[in-house]
Amino acid sequence: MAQKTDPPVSTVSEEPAWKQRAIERSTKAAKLRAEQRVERFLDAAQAIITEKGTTDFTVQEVVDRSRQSLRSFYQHFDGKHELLLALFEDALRRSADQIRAAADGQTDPLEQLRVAVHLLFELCRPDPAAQRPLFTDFAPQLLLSHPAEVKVAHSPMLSLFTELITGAEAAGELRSGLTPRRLAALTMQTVMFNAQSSGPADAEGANSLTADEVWEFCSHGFAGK
Amino acid sequence: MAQKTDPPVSTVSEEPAWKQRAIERSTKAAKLRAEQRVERFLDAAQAIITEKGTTDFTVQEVVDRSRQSLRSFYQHFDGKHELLLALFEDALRRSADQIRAAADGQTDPLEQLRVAVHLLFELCRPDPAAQRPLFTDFAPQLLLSHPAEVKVAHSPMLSLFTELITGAEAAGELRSGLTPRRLAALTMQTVMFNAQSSGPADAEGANSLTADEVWEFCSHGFAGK
DNA sequence: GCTTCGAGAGAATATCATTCTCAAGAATTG
DNA sequence: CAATTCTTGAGAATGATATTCTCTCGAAGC
Repeated sequence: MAQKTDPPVSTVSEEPAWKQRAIERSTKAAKLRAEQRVERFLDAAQAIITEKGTTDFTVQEVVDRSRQSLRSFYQHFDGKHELLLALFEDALRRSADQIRAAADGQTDPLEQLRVAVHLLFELCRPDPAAQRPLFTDFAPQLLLSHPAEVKVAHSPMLSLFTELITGAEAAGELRSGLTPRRLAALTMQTVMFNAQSSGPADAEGANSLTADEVWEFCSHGFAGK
Repeated sequence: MAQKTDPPVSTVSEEPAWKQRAIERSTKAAKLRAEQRVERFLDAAQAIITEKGTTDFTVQEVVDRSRQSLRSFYQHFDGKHELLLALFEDALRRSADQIRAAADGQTDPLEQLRVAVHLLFELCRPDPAAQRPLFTDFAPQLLLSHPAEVKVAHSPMLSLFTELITGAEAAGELRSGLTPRRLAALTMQTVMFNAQSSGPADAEGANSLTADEVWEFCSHGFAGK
């Protein structure tokens, strides 16, 4: 994209430094604007989601709401899935922070884990009244279309659980033959998935699972030996 | 649908027996044809799925393949989801049978469970080479659109695991405070979901979970106390 | 001032699911 | 058998969305 009339002295790597700077300056503004636009799309989508409690929004809605154009949308996002992914990642990161904060309130490693599991469960459960049908909702869709990206999005949460479990291990509270990371992955997914299929918080009677039950399961399994 | 000119002697229950039989005879043929058509749709869908290894088929494809018409399709199914549900239910029932058979090969209750978990895990893992990427695939979609029906479809498998776990309990192999049914539900979902996100059987290196690890987790959890 | 590029408006496409229309066949009835 | 009704097939029409394309304008840079 830039190589035609260069004096043969400069190597490719340190090209024309001044030119780079010039380009950069020229670029910076654009980049900034781009970021703002992306932000606007993200905010609009977020607003719509929390507003109508579902992730079934249309790209057009987001575009209208953000007072931008379809053209612009597709120039900044590879498609709707990227938007979802971005929101998903964000929500997950935030949730991880929230859970970490809650866990910090405890001193006993196992208690920290218990609190984390409980909170994660509540956050993932599809609660119409809550403000984040977020990852609880479109995680499945994305899991189908872009499993790799979802894995990436999960990483903050996975890190958190790995930390917590490592802590428990250090305190001698574990005995599993699995590595902390594996345990973390299993626990996380078990909690998230079971929360999702456990229906709304109120559901009739004894049907749906509770956070306590999931905790009991994750911490002890079913074997009694 | 039949009550107009009946002599007042007959009660509703034993109505006009002859009439019922007549209607039934008259109906039978139609019903049979209908069943065959449904079968054809189901077979076609199944074929397409195993053929292209994904459940992302279009209704049109199924129709073409089965050499029938859209008209007919929608006359027999309430929509695509019903077709999926039917396949899903079927696959799950079959798998449950298969697992039950495999478990029967064992005598120790815990061993039965272990075998069941392993097999279920393999069956749910998205394996391009396998002949049934079936329920492993669209369960998520359906879980969103028709959770109730999915629950019904799950029931054979849930029953199986409940049986197995009850067996283990009777043998004194359990200690969990949860009921066998809850444990069964948790175990089943944990295995199924984790299998799905564990990528294809081969995946690079130590990344994805194995059936053994999931079994270890389900049976013992992470706590060591 | 002239050129270029990013962005807005929104029409045009593409893909599906779902419905609808029409006509031919099969079954039922008189 | 002939008329009527029910079931199908074929496929066009709809409707909802995502995605792409075209045209145009206005501001940034030369």
